[in-house]
Amino acid sequence: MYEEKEGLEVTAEDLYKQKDKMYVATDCIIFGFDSGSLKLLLFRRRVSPLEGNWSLIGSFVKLNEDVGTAAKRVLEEITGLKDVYMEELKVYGAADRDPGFRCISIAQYALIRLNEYDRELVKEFGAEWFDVNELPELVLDHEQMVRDALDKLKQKARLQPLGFELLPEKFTIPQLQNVYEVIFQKELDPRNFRKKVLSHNVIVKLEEKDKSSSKRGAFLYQFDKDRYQKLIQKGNDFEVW
Amino acid sequence: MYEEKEGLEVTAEDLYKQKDKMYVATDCIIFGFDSGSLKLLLFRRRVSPLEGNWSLIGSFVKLNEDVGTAAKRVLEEITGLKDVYMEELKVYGAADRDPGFRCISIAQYALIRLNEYDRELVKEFGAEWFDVNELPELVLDHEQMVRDALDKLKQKARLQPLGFELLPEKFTIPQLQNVYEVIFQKELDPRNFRKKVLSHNVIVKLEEKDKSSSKRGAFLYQFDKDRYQKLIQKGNDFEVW
DNA sequence: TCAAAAGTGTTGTGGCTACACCCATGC
DNA sequence: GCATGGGTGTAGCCACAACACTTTTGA
Repeated sequence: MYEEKEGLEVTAEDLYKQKDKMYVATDCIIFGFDSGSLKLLLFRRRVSPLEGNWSLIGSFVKLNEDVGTAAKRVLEEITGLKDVYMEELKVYGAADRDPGFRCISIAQYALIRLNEYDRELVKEFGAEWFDVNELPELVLDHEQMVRDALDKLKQKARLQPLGFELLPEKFTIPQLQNVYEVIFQKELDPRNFRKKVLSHNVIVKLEEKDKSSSKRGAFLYQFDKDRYQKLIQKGNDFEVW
Repeated sequence: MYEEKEGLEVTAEDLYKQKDKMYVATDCIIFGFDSGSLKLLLFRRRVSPLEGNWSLIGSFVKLNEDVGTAAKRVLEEITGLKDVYMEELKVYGAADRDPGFRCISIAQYALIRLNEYDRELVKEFGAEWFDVNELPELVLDHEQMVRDALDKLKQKARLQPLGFELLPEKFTIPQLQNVYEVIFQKELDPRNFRKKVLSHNVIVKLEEKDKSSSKRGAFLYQFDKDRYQKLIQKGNDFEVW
C-alpha cells in the first residue's frame, strides 16, 4: 500500500505530498414540520452550471473547520438557529459526482422547529420550504440524498424520540401523532399512540390547552429530556412506536 | 454563504478556486471471526510520526477513485478478498484529528470470513488479528473508530443477518449462535435461538454434519440469499434476534 | 343542536423468555 | 459407560393491534 523504500524512515510529510487533495463539502437536508406535513428547505443555486436550479444548502468545509461545524455554520447562517438536532447521513464520494471538480460531500440532516426560525433570513438566501411529497427536481445527487435522508429519518424515528425536535416546546398529543404519521407515511391509531407515548413517561402534561385546532382544545405536553436520558442509561431499549 | 457579486455570473470554477482542498482518507475496521471470538485486523504503522504503533488499515482516496472503491482496494490488497460485506461507518472530520495535515477520514467496516483469506498477504503487511477484547493501543482516533464500529455492528446485527458474513458458506447453528453471542456480548438460549433463526426460513439444512466440535456432530446449514431478498421485499420488517 | 376533534378501555393474538431433559457419538 | 455438545417442547407473560363510543365546546 505504502510504497516507501525499506530501511528509510518515511515521514507522514513525505507520504502526504504524493497524495491527492480534494474539495470537501457538506450538504444539509433540513426538515421542518408545518401544517400537517413534513417540509424540506431548498434554495436556488447561485453558481453555474445549473444556476437557478433547486438544490440543498451546502458549503465547503474550511481547512481549520470540523466537518460538523461546517454544517452547523451553514444552518445558522440561513435559519438563525443554533442547537438543532443534526446528524451525519452519509458520504457521497463518487469520483464523478460533481462535474469538473473532484468534490466529496458529507450529507447531514437536521430537524428544526419551524415556528422558531427566522423567515426573513430564509428568504434572503432564496430559500423555500417544500412539502417532501412535492419536491422539485434537484441538482447533482441531491435527490438521492433526500431519499436517503427520508429513509434514515423513518428508521431513526422508530428508536429515538425525534418527533419532539420538529415541534415547539409545548405540543399536544394529536400534534405529535401527526408528526409520526407524516414521517412513517401511515395513519396511527390515536388510542394506541397515546398509550404508548405516555407509557414511556418522558412527556409531562401541562395545565394549559391548545385550542388552535379544536373547540374543545387539547392539553399541552412537554418533553422531559432528563427522564429520557435516565431511561436509556438504564439500558431501556426503547422502541418509540 | 457564497459571497459573489450581484449580477455577475459566478461559475463553479471561480468559486471553487477560493476554497480549501484537503486530504481524504479511508480507514477500514476489518472484523473476522475465529475460534469463538470476534477479531480485528490491525497493522503496524510504517510512517512517522507514530511509526511502529498499531493502527487500522487505511489509505488516501485518489482523485479519480470513489470513496467506496478506495476501501475495497485496500481490503483486497491486504486480504486478497473481494465481494466482502463493507459499509460506511462514519466520517471523522475534526480539524485537528491528524497532527500537521488536515485530513478527514471516512471509516468503513468490513466483515470477512477468516478461513477464506490469504494469511500470507496479511503477514506481508505487518498485519495481525486481535481479539476485540484484547486490543492494543491505537494511533490517532482509531480507538474511537473501533468503539463506534462495534456499536454499529451490534445495532445492525439485530436487524440484518450479518452473522453469515463472518462464517464459511456452510455452518452449524451452534456456530452461528456463537457469532451472535460474541457480537452481542451475552449468552443466548440455544432453544430460542434455533427457533428464531429457523422461523425466518432463510437458512437451508444440508445432509452433512460438522464433527469438528462434538462427537455427535451438528448439521450444516446454508444461507439462502434469494429467500432473504424476497422476505425483505415483502416488507417483512425482520428482526433477526 | 350539531359538527369536529379530544379523550378513553378491553380483548385477542403472537412473539418472547425461561426452563430441563434426551440423543448421538468417540473415547 | 461416560462425558460432551446437539437437539427438542411448553407455559406464562407482555406488548401490540384492532376496535366504538363519550366528552367538550364554539358556532
